[in-house]
Amino acid sequence: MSTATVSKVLSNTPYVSEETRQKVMQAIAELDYTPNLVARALSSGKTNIVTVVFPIVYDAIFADPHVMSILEGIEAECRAQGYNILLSTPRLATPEPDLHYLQLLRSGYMDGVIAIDNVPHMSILEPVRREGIPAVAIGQHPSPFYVRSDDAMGGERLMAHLIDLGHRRVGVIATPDSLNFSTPSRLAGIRRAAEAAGLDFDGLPRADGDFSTASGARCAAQLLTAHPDLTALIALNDRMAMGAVQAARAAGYATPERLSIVGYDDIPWAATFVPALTTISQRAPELGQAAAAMLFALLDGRHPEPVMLPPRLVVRDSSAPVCPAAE
Amino acid sequence: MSTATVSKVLSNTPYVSEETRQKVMQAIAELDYTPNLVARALSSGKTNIVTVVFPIVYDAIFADPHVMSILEGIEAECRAQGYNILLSTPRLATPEPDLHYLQLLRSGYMDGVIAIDNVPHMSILEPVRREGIPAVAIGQHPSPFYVRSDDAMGGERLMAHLIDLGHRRVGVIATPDSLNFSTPSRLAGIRRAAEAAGLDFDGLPRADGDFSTASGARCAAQLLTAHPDLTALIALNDRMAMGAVQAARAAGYATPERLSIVGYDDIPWAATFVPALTTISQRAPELGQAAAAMLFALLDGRHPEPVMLPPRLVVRDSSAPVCPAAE
DNA sequence: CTGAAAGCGCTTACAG
DNA sequence: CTGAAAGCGCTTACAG
Repeated sequence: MSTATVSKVLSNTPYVSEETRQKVMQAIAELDYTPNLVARALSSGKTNIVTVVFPIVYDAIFADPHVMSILEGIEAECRAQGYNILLSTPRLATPEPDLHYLQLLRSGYMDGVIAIDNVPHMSILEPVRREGIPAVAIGQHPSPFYVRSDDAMGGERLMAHLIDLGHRRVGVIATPDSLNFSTPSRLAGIRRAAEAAGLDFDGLPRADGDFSTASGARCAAQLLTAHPDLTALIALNDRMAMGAVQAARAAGYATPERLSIVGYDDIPWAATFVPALTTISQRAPELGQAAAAMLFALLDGRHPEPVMLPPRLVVRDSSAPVCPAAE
Repeated sequence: MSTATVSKVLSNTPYVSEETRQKVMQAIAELDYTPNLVARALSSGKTNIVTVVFPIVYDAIFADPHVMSILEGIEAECRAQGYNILLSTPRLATPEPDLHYLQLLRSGYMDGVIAIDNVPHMSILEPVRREGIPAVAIGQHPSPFYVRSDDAMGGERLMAHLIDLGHRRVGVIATPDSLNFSTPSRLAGIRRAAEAAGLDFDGLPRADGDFSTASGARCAAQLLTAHPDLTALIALNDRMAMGAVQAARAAGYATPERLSIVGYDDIPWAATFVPALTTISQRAPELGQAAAAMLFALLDGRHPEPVMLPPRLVVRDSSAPVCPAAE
């Protein structure tokens, strides 16, 4: 019973007699043998490890519930397939490349990588491609294999929801396009819904924040001061929407009675916020799960199709029919 | 210039002539050489990988901001020391051990592990010890090397804060002891502060939830119905405190004017909640950072001392002097 | 101070 | 169907 034979049994090679297979399995059970994956990786080139890359633009990636939900989906799929997860959070804001990250990519430790790649500034997958490592992108950076949330559809559904409720004087709380690919896409969707309803999108009051709660509050205060007759605010993420609710309340606008406010992302906290937030769910765990499944298909030699996940409108308490008194 | 020599230069072995060192360094730069860590791991037994273990009791570990803040601290220290992070989230609720987890531990992929080990039910570090892998625990499970937050001190500070504000009729929103080691510890601290002020801890109204927002709301409603004259509520975590604020409001108790409510953990969301929550910060990133530093000391052959981190009281808007009308 | 040799624990053609 | 041999890319005594 050579090590070669044991190896064959473990890898389910055909042409092993049932008898020796039994003997090997029994010995494995008796000795409580578990293969050394490092040695296996060196000889076979297969590590059974996937690297998950979450670039850090400013900070606090670990406090971002949306990112963590994606990780949850990736983890579930990896666990189901017997893969382990190596976590990498390269810094994106610095001008020079992240050496720690580049070194990891060349370590030989991974079979493939899954990366959130949605910041226009630069693609974190570029060095991965240079190494020839199989990769799938979650986001809009060009990539042969990607999983995306349909942000335009999300923006459209969110705006259509407000229009259905009778709102026409809607303020937009966005961010500069350069912050994230999702911004221009969501805005394009909002435009589509607005124009379908005969509204002039470019005439809508708009203020730009940076996705933070504080910036949402600032934008709302600014919009309501300049346009006291707004009946709804649409924010490009939940945190800005929550800041907006608070600023609006401080300015005497009750939500949703006087002013509807909607967000985007459906972070866990949106459901327990008061009022519970009407928002768009990107179905983050499914995004992560699909990305992992796509990578495994790739590693399996298949050529998977890109995935575009339609987001879901989640109607809760922060939006209501336009207030008659405000008309 | 043999591979052995290159290896010696890379590992900073003494007894290498300055001249050959220069030559090697230049060749490395020219060829853009990066060592294969898998091969290095197999021959040296050192992987430069640390496994971080977050056991999943019910679900949603990735949505727990406290856990993610710990991860943030671990990541910072690992990056500074040039280590990579393998993430493992074994299931704890099932009766049989998590095979995926056990297999990972025997894979040879890690130099050491850091685990959150604070659920009384069982220790997730037990199989790690059986393998003889260096480990540090974050939590109260017995371990030669651990980092803990001083939960008793936290409970004491939180209760002392309410007492300082004049509160004596305080309701306690806790959980069963079996849920987490932190519960009995925090309660012990609350008892200490209560008795120091001449209050009968066992006479304080108490209701048990499960750390969820909904359970906090339920407990608050229950406590206020049975004891309408309470002037303050102390919850063992922020999410229950936030649920309590909402239930109290629904029952006609304004916070903090009529009823002070305090939480524990200082999750990011506590600061933007309305009213901003008075709470205890466990300084989670420092907890993670200290745990990683302790593991590296261990791997370095040193014998680090356990760490007990004193928590910090964070006073915000949900607590106020006892309402005169309520007296 | 430098390099040849063995070895880390597997897998994979290859021969039998 | 089974096993001997080479090799994955390093590190580490050991000899020179």
